Amino acid sequence: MEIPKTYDPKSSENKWYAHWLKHKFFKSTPNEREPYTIVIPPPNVTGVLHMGHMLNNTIQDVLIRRARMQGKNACWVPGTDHASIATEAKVVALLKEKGIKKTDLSREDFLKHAWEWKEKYGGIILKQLEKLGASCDWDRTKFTMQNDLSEAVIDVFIDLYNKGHIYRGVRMVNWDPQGLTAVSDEEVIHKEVNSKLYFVKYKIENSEEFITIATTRPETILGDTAICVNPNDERYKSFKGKKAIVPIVNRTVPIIFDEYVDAEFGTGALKVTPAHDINDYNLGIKHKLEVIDTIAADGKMSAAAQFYIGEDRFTVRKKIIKDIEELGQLVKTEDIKNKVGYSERTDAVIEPKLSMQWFLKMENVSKPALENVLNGEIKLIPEKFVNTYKHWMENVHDWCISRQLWWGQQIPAWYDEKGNFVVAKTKEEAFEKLKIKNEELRIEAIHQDEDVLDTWFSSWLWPLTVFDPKVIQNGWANANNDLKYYYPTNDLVTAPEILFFWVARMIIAGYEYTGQKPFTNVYLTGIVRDKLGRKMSKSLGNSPDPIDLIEKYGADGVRVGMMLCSPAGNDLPFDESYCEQGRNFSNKIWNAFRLIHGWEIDQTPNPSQERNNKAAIEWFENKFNEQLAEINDLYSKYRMSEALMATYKLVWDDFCAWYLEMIKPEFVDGKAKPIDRATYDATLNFFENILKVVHPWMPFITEELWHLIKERNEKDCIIVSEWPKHKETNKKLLAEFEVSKEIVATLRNIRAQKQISPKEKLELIEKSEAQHSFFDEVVIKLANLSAFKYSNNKVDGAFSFMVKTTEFFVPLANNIDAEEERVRLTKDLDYSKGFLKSVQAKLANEKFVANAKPELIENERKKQADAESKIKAIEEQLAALK
RNA sequence: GGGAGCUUAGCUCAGCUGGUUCAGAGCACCUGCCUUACAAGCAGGGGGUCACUGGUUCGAACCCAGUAGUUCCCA
Repeated sequence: MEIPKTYDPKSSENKWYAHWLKHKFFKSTPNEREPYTIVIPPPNVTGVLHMGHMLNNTIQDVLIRRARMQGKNACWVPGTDHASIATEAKVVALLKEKGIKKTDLSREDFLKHAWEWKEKYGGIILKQLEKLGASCDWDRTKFTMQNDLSEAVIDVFIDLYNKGHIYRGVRMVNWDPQGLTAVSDEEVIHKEVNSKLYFVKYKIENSEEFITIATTRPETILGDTAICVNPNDERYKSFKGKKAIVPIVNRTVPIIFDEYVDAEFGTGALKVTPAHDINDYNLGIKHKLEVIDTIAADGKMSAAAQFYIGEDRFTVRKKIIKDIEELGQLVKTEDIKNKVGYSERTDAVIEPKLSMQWFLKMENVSKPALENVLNGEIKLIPEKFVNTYKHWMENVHDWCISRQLWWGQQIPAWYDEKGNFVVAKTKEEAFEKLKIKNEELRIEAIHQDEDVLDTWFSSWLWPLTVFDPKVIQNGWANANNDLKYYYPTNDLVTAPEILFFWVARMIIAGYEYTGQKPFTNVYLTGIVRDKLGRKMSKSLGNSPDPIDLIEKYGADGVRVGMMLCSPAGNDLPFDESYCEQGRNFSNKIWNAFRLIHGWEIDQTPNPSQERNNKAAIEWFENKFNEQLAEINDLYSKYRMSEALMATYKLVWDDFCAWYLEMIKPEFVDGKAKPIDRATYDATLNFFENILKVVHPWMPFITEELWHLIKERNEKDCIIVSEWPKHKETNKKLLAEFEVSKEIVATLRNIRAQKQISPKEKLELIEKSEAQHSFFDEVVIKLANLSAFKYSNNKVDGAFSFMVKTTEFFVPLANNIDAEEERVRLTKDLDYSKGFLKSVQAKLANEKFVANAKPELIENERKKQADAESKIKAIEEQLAALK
């Protein structure tokens, strides 16, 4: 069979993915084996695959594939997230294109459109993940808003309400005037912007005096209900008990004193607008100020403002300043940089707004979530995130869980016409409960809360409800088999950006509803950035399309490329050249196979195995096991890119560059000699093990080669093969070969420097009592020697070099350049002398000898002896040159 | 403004409990090779004041303090 010179990913990828699906290798059902579980961070239904997903899901797939090979019952649960605000915005925009206004639709009709949209676009990312090779158990695919999962969300709301953790209250919230909803603190992005600071003077009542305030938001003047100054501020002591008159509206407001005010900022006098600033709001509560809400939900002035009614807040900002200036009350304007909050979803400027919302009290429920991360029950990788986590959890605010949207789980709260409300699962149940408060109530008169729950209030149940949506109803004690078997899950792979949004809240929900953690390890990936350090995003247009990359480099190449540059928790400045390296690696493996595959096997009865082959096999057997131990260890520490690099070097350097070169049959008369059966079999066996270790990173090429090695049963696939078992290694043997390697490298170097063709055979003499050592034949082959001899004496007129403390000689046909040798040897001698000096200084130091560990001192003594003998040898060589 | 982290080769990163003259890997770079697996390759090579300053120590990339730059989180 003719095998092409380069690996073609396209033909393998679809074929093997379909094959894996057909044989249900991704499928998991509970059994007696140890489970290994990952739940996917459900991508938004609005999204398309981006580099962040690629990274994140490659890591998960590597972990799950390795666990599967280790014989665990590996289960990777996929799914998508309904993403309330983002999806609703998309649907509203789409309707607008069709000329339909959301406000013209009933809730039911709107949701119909939204579901249609979800069916059409919601599965894109999951489809794209297949291209990457993701081995998810697709039969388990879940959606956060499917009926049973939604029911669990409602049950949790009711349960937490009944436990007293959820309350309803008027609070200052982050209002998104474009999305027309409240958003949580975490969804507000603070940006530094250039603003103006306006200095406006307010007249003091019954006086000719003025007090000057500074503000960046003059449009809120209409809602001012006090002026506040610091009680220690000498400038304003005389204003005690006086009142000021708010310009334009001519409202008389008190001048209050509070240490909250920073006397250094602006004029030291602060206008207080309790309805439109969180700090002012708190001041208002403390000083019992009137609250006048002058800005409506859509960001326009409300009737309460009295002026500029119906005009946008930013238009009014300009107008009011002009009007104040005309009144002669604008003192001056300064340029200033300040931070302004923007909605993460709509990019509208957030308006602090008072409104009635639902909140979850975090204080009690969050306690186990903090404790179990601090005590290591749940591990954050890398560990540095524990600090961030702790800081957040210790200063956690109550969570505003209501959103003024339709797409999401509608809050199960019910109201009667008198303003009474109850929390209940159904209207009927609510009716029964409300009747107690309101005897004449008719069921038609009650209505459900219009708002839906924050998306994170559903996804925080993800690790529970993907397995058992009824667990909230039935309780942990009555959980189904799936949940009991798979929960707690093992690893969660996600971005640090959602450590609080999602990870912390899942931990909270986990402890609340099962008394257990939802996962053991949280692997936090970095952010994929471009060369300029900017986050890759669609809006910037600086992100390559992952699917294009797969087309170009193959899925395996891209997977390797991503993982090469992604240490845990560090950002990865992505560059396509990493994928190129991944593709080259595929090709290397491919060609290693082509080499082996091309060998002819010696059919003569009982062919003898050459000594170099025997030594090679023994060496690689040990090398493989040594590296396997290393790789296993790196996995256990979640050092993914290092595990990959160790695998890469095992394949490229140890297997291809050394082992294959050792056993590669010679060419005689333009034809490769046949290879003995024992070596061939050993090599194929090694190659299979190599493929297994590579498989989690490069699933497609390894499966392809697995089947090219030999005809196999349909179900005999590498994806379900057994991860190699680690065996003890002979360290002495490995160390011995390191010396041989150095001999070979030195000889190659000599050839390069003296321009001796690799084809010309050289002779090597080792000055030693020994007669032969295990790897001599290997060295003969790799260095192309005519002979490897031993002698007790030096060889005159030969090139000489040392490995450790042993001297070697290479007789060269052309007389060696004595001057050149002298320079080289002198350099070597100087180095060795310096080295000896430093060792001697150490040993002469009484404090060192007194304090250092005995084995360390022993080692220093050995270094001293070695250096001394080396110096002696070099000096002799120098003498011989004369 | 408060807190956390980071700074090692051109780039991305290792460097464990301080202990070889300790500074390492991959990529990139330079030189020579179309050597019958692979030029997406082979062989060889160069490259770093471990951010800076001081301290602790027999000994510091590693521990401590300060400075600078940088990233993130919170307000």
